[in-house]
Amino acid sequence: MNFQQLRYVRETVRQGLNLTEAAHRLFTSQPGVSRQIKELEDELGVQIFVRRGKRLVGLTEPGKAVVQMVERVLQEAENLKQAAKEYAEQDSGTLAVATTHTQARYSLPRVVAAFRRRYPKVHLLLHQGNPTEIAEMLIGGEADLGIATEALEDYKQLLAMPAYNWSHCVVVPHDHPLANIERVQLEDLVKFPIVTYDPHFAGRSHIDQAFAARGLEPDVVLAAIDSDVIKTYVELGLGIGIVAAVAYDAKRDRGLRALEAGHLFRSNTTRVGIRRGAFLRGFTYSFIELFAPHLTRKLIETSMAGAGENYEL
Amino acid sequence: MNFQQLRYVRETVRQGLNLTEAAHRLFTSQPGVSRQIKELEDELGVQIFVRRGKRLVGLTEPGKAVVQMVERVLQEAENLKQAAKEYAEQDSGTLAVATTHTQARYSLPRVVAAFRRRYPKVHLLLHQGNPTEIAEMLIGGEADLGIATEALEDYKQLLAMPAYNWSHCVVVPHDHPLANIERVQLEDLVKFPIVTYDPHFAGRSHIDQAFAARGLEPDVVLAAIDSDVIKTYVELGLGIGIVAAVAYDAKRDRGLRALEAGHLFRSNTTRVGIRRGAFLRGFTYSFIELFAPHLTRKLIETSMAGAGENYEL
DNA sequence: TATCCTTACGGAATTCGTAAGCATG
DNA sequence: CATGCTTACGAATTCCGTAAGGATA
Repeated sequence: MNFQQLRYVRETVRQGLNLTEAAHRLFTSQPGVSRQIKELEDELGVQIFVRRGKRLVGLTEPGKAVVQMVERVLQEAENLKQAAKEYAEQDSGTLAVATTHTQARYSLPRVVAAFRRRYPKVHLLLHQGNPTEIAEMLIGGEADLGIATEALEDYKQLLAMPAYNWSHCVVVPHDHPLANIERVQLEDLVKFPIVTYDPHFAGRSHIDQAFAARGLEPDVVLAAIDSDVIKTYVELGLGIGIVAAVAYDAKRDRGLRALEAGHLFRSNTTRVGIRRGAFLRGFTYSFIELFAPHLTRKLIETSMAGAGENYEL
Repeated sequence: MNFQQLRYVRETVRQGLNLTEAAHRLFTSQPGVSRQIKELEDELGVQIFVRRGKRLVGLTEPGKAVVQMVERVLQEAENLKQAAKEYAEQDSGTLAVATTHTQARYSLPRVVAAFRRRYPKVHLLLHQGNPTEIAEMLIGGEADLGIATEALEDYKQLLAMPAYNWSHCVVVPHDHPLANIERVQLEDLVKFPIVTYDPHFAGRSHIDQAFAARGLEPDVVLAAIDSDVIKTYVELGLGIGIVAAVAYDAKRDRGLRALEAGHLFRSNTTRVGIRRGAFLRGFTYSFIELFAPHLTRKLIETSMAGAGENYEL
């Protein structure tokens, strides 16, 4: 049994039981992968994959158990390397953060600036993606840290910690009929075309729920991935916008007016996600704490140790 | 990084930083171990061992962290193999139980008999040792299961689950002055020479505590490792014996008389110990449950998952 | 001086990639 | 017949043991 064999098994599973693709991803030859996997199966004394003729078509019962444990061994091995790096290259290395547009655009700039001042030698990588992609990057080990409002808490492999709560607001042009209304209601909103987030992003689910609960059918004419696109089209008069409150800046967004909407939609919790059982570099804890000061290293370590459900703010 | 290197590091630490001895134990050459360890250090970018001239004299700070994680990787790898075996050789394999004389002699025979009937193809190994040795065999992976009254709960690497409580009794020859006393007291006992367990065994600690709490100084003339030796010398008139109540059998021990002593000494808890994080074969759970029916597989798995303090009955 | 680690070197074993073969959809 | 896994074989690499060297207590 060696690490190479374990990596081959893991990658083959990740690539949907396609040996050729797994070999390609690991920059090696396909027959090599085939043979190594077979040797591992021989050594363990169990078939991992169900083969039909010369195709891999599934995991055997023992195979499922084996794959799970393979993942753990590789995770621990990765942790070992990371722990060594923590000493070998103190305060330098790479931090990969996966996040959504809203966070990258509005919450993270100040964090990134502070972080770079504190850790000038750390190579900071920001990956933008939708919440599902972020979760998958964390699970696959491509990102060390994920920040998103949706999805992260749905994966049991991840620890999703609440960073902060926020509400939506409604943005309209200054000359819009709703511009000077006192306390806007859902019934007011459905009279106009609506511009808001794509279903997978930034609390869109809470928006849909609120309308559905009142039996209202909003006319969403544009579902965007980012707040800036939404604001742009609202300024053009395409409709009224529903965006995260943080995305409205009175100074910058002179053409728009923001209406409180905290009473209309359930508030949202932005979470910081990390892979359970992963070893985190010291500067990763620092980044998290810069982003959400209550998420101290100690708290995170405790949460990791706990068998753990995700908790609420 | 490969498993061989990790095993070399682990064994070197276990052998007190003696490369030669580690190589010997792993049936390989000493230069091989030396080189592989160095290559691992190079790859990780940290020194694991402190070298003075050409001797290994300690672990570096990163080394301590590395060693800990090496242990985890190897443990997970071992678990993987065990899990595969669980499928490959269902209901066959090896179960190594480490235990003390008292357990082996009085509690385990019925368990072993039942187990062998249920799992005729499992190779059952019983290792006898003192509680500390038992704990170390568990930690070193030489035993799957430990049963003892002392020590197991002191190791944080072990999960020690209470199996049953028991008390001591006093045994005397039939013609002894204490033979017909109603409710024997500590003050009665100190008038005679005492024959009991070695300090590391079978609740001896509770015996000493009881006398010390009353300011009494018992005259222990023989400290034995097993109950049979104690009973033999009591029959010879060397003194009065204090043994585990289970060790007295009215039929077999005709020459002796047993006096209740549950009120004199704190009762003792015999525990089942397993290595935390170890994968247990199905028949291992069965053995434990035969020994202590309340320790079900489910309970054990829950206790393992918990970050876990050891608990009491 | 005995113990114990490192370095050097040659042989053995393992690993790996290319090429060819064959089953599936 | 295109895709995808297995088998075969030769080359390259890695691993390992013996022998020699040097440091420490």
